[in-house]
Amino acid sequence: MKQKRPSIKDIAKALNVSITTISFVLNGKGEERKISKEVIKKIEDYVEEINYTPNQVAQSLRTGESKILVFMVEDISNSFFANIARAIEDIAYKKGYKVLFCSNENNDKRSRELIRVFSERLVDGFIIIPSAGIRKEIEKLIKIGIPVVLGDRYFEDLPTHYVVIDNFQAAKAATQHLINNDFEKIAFITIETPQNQMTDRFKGYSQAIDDAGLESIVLKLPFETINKKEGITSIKTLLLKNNIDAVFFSTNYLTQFAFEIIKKINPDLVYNLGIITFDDNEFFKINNPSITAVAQPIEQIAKELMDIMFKILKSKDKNIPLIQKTLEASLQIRDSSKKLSTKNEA
Amino acid sequence: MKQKRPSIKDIAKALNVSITTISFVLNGKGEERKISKEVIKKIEDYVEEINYTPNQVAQSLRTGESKILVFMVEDISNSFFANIARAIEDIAYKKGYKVLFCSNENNDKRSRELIRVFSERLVDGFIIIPSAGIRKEIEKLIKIGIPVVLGDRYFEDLPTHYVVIDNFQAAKAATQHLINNDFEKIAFITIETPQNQMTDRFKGYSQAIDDAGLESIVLKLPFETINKKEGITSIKTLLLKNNIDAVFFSTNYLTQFAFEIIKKINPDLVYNLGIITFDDNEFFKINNPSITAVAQPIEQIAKELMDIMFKILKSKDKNIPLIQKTLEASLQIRDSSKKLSTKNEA
DNA sequence: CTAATTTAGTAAAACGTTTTACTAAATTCC
DNA sequence: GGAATTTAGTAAAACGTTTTACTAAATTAG
Repeated sequence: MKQKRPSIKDIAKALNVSITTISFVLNGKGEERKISKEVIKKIEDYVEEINYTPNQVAQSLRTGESKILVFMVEDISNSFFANIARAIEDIAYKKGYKVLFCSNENNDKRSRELIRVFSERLVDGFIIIPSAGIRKEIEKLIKIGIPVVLGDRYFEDLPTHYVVIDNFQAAKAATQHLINNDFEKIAFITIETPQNQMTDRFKGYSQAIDDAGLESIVLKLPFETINKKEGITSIKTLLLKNNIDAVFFSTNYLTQFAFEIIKKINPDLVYNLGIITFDDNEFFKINNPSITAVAQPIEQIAKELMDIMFKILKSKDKNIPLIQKTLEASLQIRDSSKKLSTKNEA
Repeated sequence: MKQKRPSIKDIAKALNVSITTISFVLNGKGEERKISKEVIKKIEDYVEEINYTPNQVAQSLRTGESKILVFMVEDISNSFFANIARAIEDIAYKKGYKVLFCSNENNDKRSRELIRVFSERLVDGFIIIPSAGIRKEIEKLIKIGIPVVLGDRYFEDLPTHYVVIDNFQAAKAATQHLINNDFEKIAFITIETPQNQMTDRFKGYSQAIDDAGLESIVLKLPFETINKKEGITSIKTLLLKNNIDAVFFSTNYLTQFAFEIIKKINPDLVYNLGIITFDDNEFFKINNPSITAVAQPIEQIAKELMDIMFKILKSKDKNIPLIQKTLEASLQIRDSSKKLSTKNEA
């Protein structure tokens, strides 16, 4: 049943002109190439009439451009990434690009596999939230000349374009906010990883804690233990034994994970503890209590990532100077970071 | 700097065999085509050595297959769709396919634009959550022989493959659950649309209400009024003036929207009202009160959608009989659907 | 020992574009 | 009025595969 789409050749035959002429006209080079008004009109009308659109695969083969970008994230179902994805999609489509999303599960093996699949010259550029161990693969992509922009984190010793936020400041400010609200035993729950988005958040927390002369209470969970028994035990222990009065979660899925646990062991805890989480979310707003969160500027992140990408794409082979953006996050102050005495007033 | 990737031609030159031979070997047709063991080995080793991978664009041009599928949803940042997307991605990559995600905003114009962009034979198949008015475009895709599977909803008068859930039963059961828990003035808040996923939910609600001899209280919000003043006013009016004791939301973003309003006008309302929402979500679990939700079987939906897609793809041009699946949703019973007296016990 | 068959490949066309290099006719220049 | 230039195009190569149709040499059949 599959009926053949018309090609330039068909148009050429129908109108009795060469395919070259048609190609020139279609690419807006008609005047430049001194094609007569009548011929241009004739071609344009016919193209309109038969509803011809060029075969993009053939175009890609010839030009080497696919107009497809890859956006590789940890997990596309995570709201933080899904929202960036949505914003990126909008920008890309406006410029005639499509976006392939893929999730690397913050897993090196999977990341490598995905990069391998895509680097087969199917793709014009990569926007990557890298997992910890794919420095080499990123380096290779860059070396063979494929545009790459990193997001959320980067490799200290690899010069790449990137867009991140000032995690240190954001974490410090958030911790200070808790301190200012008279919390004194503030725990920091984070993921065990060498990646700088996390280590910077840890440093921000530590700095604020040290400055205030408070006790540092830190739980670093291995990624694999999340939603597993091991993780549950660690969190339970921390929450119950340390007599803490506040918790700062370094990322949204940790918050989610911990809340489920809290819900089970002692629902009131969520009111009694001061709580701040990294990464904001519609649900933190409507939760009871509403959750104070470090909100990353999603739209702006997406815009900067794409700006850089398009700059690289436009520059073709000329190497452009590195663009490295650090944006500011904002603290969305809500009920969960108030001291208990005042918390239930609202 | 862009260094050229090796092509079959380069291999041919290096090994002094024809490109035909190499192509046969690479496609596993070596034995069949009587290529000698030694030559096969030689080619395979060299390919391994230089790390050659075929240019997919050229393959696509020649074979007409791109190994790319499109998954078009309302909004990829909505957790329901993001989760299906994640599941689809996994299945697709396992079979060597990639997935382009795009958001149509439940908007016909945008849907048409997206279909136009993709139907230029870049894409092997479409999985679509259709907006209300693109019946014709879907029909056209099918007519020109591109595989299409619809999800979440379908067009009553257009025979297509689809995967949906039994919205009528799910909504009826949810409403009955509220009734069984002694709620008597149960409102149904939904989107004004002719699409059957929504009308079926409405019918399910109505049936249960009628069966119980209760009063039907319905608010149908136009899609555009969500997160707008108009929508806020409508919801406020309903919540405050009607003396209702329970609400059933027909979709997750309505719940979110209403919760923000409730939070502002009267935070206690969230405890006083019986609440059920369509579409489950991690946050409903940890919310205070936890929210009773109709959970769609995300994984199963994704699996069925892809099963159908691969069946169509495998069948090539032979028309296969329509596959239309209706799956069951499950009611996740939590605190929000308990009567106030019992609600705060937990 | 010749004809038929099998083995082990290869040449070339095709997919649908873009682009470089060419040309024949018309026009301009001096 | 002949050379130079401009106009209005076109032919053909190239992008990197897959696949059909072919072939020369080796083997088998009778």
